[in-house]
Amino acid sequence: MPDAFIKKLSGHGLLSQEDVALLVAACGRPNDIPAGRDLIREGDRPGPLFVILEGWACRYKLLPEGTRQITALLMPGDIFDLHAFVLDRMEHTIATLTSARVAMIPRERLEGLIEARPAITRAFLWTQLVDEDTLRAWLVSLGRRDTLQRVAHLMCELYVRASNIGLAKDGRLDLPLTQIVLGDALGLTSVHVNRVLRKLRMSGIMELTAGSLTIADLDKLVAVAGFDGTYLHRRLRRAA
Amino acid sequence: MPDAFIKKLSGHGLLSQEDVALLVAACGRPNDIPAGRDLIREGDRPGPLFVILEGWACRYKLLPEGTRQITALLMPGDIFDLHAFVLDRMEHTIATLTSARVAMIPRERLEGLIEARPAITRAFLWTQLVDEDTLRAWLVSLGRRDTLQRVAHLMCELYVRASNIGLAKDGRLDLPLTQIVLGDALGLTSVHVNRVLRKLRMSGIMELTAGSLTIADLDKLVAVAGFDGTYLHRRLRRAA
DNA sequence: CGGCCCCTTGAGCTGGTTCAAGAGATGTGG
DNA sequence: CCACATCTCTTGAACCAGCTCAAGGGGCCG
Repeated sequence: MPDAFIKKLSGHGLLSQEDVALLVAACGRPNDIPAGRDLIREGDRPGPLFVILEGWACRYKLLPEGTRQITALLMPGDIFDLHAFVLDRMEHTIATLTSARVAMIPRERLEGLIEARPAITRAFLWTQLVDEDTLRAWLVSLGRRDTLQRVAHLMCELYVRASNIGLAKDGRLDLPLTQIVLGDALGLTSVHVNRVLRKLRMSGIMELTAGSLTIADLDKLVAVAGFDGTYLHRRLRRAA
Repeated sequence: MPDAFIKKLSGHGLLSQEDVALLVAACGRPNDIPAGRDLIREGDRPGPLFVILEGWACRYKLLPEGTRQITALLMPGDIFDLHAFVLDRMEHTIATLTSARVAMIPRERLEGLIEARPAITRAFLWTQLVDEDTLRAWLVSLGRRDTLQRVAHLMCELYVRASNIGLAKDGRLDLPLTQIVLGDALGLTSVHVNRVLRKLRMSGIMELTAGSLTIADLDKLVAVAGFDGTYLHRRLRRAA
C-alpha cells in the first residue's frame, strides 16, 4: 500500500526486505488529512515520525510581515521529523498542501527500531543528509539563480524525485501546487511565477496547467536550469 | 587547547566529560592551513571528519556562470563532514576563509566511537540538526528578507554562535570576512553589502571595520533583523 | 447563484545590480 | 626602502529584474 514509501526506502539499497517490513509494520493506521492542515507547528515539542503516503506537504516558516518561506516540498515517501530525537522545539511548521494520507511511527517504536537495526539508523541518516543537500541546492537557487533558472531547477528536482518513487514518467507529473505555493518556495511573488511559467510554456520547454506538469524538452529544461541532480543521490531512472 | 571545540561539544549538555575526552583524543595533531585553501572539493569521496579549532571556513558551491553561493560559515568548534558516513560524493566544496587550524578524526576511529558511545552519536545528530535549522534560517533570509534585514540577521547569528564558544562578548567579535564573502553568503553583490553596512553604521546600530564587528545596539539590531535565535538551540549567554 | 480562490495580464515603480573609477592596504621583488 | 601589483573598500550613475498595484476572468463549492 505505502508504495512510494517502500520505493523510497529501498531505493538506495541500504535496507533489507526485513528492515523495510519492520518499518512498514511500525506505521500505525494511516490518517487521511485534508489540504491546508498544519501537522506540526513551530514551537511544538517534537512528536512522532511522519511518513507521507499520498499527497503533498511542505515545511515553512512564517515571518512577522506575514510573508512565508517554504523550505521543503514533501511528496510521498518523504519522512519527517527526525528532529524528534534530539531537539527541544520545532523551528517550523509542516502543513499539507493537498489532501494527504500520512502515517506516523510513534517515537518509542522508532527508538526501538533504531536500537535494534543499525541499517535503519543508517537509512535515516541517509535521508537526513539528502534532505540537507536538497536544502543547500535551494539556497543556491535563491542566492544565485535568476527566476527562470530557479523555476526550471525546481521543476527538474521535482521531476527526478517523483520519478524515483514512480510518480512521474515520460515527462509527465501530477503537480497540484498553486503558483502561490511555488512562489513561497522560490522566494518569488505568484505574479512573477506566472510570468516565468508563461515564458517556459512559450518557448516550448514545459507546461504547468491544471495541476499537471508536462515537460516537452527535458534536455532544454535541464540546460536552462543548470540542473545537476547528483545532490539527490539517485540516478534518474529510465521510464519504468 | 581546542577550547571552542570542547565548549561547543559540551555546551548542549549531551556529553559526559569522558565522551568529550574521547573525542578530543581522537583528533590527530591539528593542521595549520593558510587562508583560501580548499579542504574538501565537490565530487570528492568523503574522507575524515574535520573540526575547526581556529579560524574561519565556509561551505560553498560554484555555479557555471562563475558566481558562488556560500551555504555555511564555519567557525571554531564547527564540525564537518558527517556526510562521510553515508553519501558517496561531496556536493560542495569547503575552504578556509582565514588561516585556520583544523583537526581531523579518521573515519574508522569515528565509527568506533559512534559504536561504543551512543551519547556521541546523539551529539553528532544534534549538531547535524542544528546545522540544518541554520540552513533553513538562511533560506528564509534569502527568500523573504530584504537586504538590510538579511545582513542584520546574519550578524545576529554570528554573534550568538561566537558567544556560545567564547569568542564574542560585550557586542564585540572578530569577524575577518570580506564584503565579497558576506555577499556570497547572503546572495548579494559586495557593492550592495557595502552600502547596507554603511546604513547600519550611520544609524548607529553596528559597525564592521577592519575585521572587527562592534554592535552598539544589540536590541535594535535584533529588531531590524527580526532575529529569533531559537534555531540555534542555545540561549544567548550573558557575558561570561 | 454568489463568493472565494486562483490564474492572468498590464503598467509603473524600486531595490539591488552593473559598470566604473579612485583610494587605502598589503605584499613582493628589485 | 621604494615601486608596483593585487586586493578590498567605497562611492556614483545608470539600468533592469522582479515587485506592487490593479483589474478581469474562470473554476469550484456551498
